[in-house]
Amino acid sequence: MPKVKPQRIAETRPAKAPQPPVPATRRGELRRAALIDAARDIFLEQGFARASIDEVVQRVGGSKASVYQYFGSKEGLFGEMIAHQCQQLIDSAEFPGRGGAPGSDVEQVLLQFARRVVQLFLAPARIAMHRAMIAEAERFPELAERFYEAGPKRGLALLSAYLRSQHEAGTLDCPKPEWSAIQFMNLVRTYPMFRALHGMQPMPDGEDLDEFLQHAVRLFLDGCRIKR
Amino acid sequence: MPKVKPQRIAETRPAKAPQPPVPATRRGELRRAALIDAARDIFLEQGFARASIDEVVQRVGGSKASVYQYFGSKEGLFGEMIAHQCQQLIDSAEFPGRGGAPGSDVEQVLLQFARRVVQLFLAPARIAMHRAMIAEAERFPELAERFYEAGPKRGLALLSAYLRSQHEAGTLDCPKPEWSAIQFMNLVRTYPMFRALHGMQPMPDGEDLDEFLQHAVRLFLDGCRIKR
DNA sequence: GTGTTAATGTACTGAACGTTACAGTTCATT
DNA sequence: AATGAACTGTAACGTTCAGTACATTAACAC
Repeated sequence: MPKVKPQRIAETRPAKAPQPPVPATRRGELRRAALIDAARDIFLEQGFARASIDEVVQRVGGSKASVYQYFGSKEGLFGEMIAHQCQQLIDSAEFPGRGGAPGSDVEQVLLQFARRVVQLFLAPARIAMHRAMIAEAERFPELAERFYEAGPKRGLALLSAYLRSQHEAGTLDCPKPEWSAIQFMNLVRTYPMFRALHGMQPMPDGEDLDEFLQHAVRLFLDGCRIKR
Repeated sequence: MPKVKPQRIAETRPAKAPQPPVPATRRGELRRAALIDAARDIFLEQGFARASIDEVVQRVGGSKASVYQYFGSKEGLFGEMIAHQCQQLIDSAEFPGRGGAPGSDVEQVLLQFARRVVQLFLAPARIAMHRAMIAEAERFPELAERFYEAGPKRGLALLSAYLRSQHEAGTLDCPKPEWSAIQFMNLVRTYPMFRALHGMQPMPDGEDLDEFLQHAVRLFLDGCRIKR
């Protein structure tokens, strides 16, 4: 006896899963988490379009039914995976301390910050995620925004707060800290990230990279008319 | 820090079509060109994986047989399309004049350059191409490199030549023109391009954007210790 | 015109994939 | 232990799509 078909899908996209995406049992939670983990690997390795749900399921040994129970669709799975990654990003990415000790050298603080930023942005997982987000930005605009806010925006906020404090303390001449933060990030991050996104070999390694960062910091500080 | 790629990675990929990709008749040439045009639209709209050859063929009214005669495979078509775009890029993208008139204001020259760069890099077709290249960088490393050389590298070369000439003329203190060129480009290009690649709305429009560019140029010149 | 080669249109194949149905299994609670 | 709900495995459906076979048509040389 065939059950009543819920086939009356409206022309407009349902968008949000009508299924309850929250598992009610422990095993369910584990399966859900495992699926997200596997999805991350597959999606970030192959991109959304090329990735197949079968491969995700094979990797965790579960079954496709679970995917559709928890996530409703391939896009739903992708979205949850990205959201999960964003949360991890927020939890894991601590930047150098707030304003820095008052006595510490601004150039050193910024250099440390630059190193940390590059280290974060060049992590292979981060690059893969960046790639996936750029590739699918038009299909998932809300995810792109989420990613931006979980990642780059937090770094910018921290940095501009620091710059503002230094400006008010008279250590830097930095009347537009938000813009200056953007410019600092651009100086520091773009070149290696650009190469990484385009898969260009070789990546700038430790020594060269650090020299590049020092150069960038110095340029930035000259522009802010540091008083040493 | 532009490090030269030291050696070519062993190529397991067959890559080159065994078919003769050159049409011998006039109609063939036209068909081939039309296919590349349509392929550009479809691929840049949908990305490599989601694009379908049938759609490309439908758009020009031809048939799949031609695609496989001229390009051998979907990847072949994609590659030829990208190469064609790169050539167009080279042909079309003239930057502000070589060294600039000796008497002209450096700040104005750089600002003009910045405007031109942003205009070029933010063109929707360019953004779409960038997206496609980033998404498929791992599958088509040689194309990514070609794209880089047809696009960004040329701008960098022009700019660093200009910076070097100004350094030698004593107008700028710019002992490492290649690095400085990279940094200038990073300052000028990154922020709007980043937003565009991530599909974020709204894009910075005329007035704000120009103010941003002026800010960037000024920061750069302060760093180069311009003598006015 | 006639013959030869290149190019095209049609129709198909085989495989991959997203999605669903359903029956069997495990879990949580009483 | 019992029971109903949550969960999972199997297998299929319908579709899409890259790639191919082949017959037809256009282009060109003579």
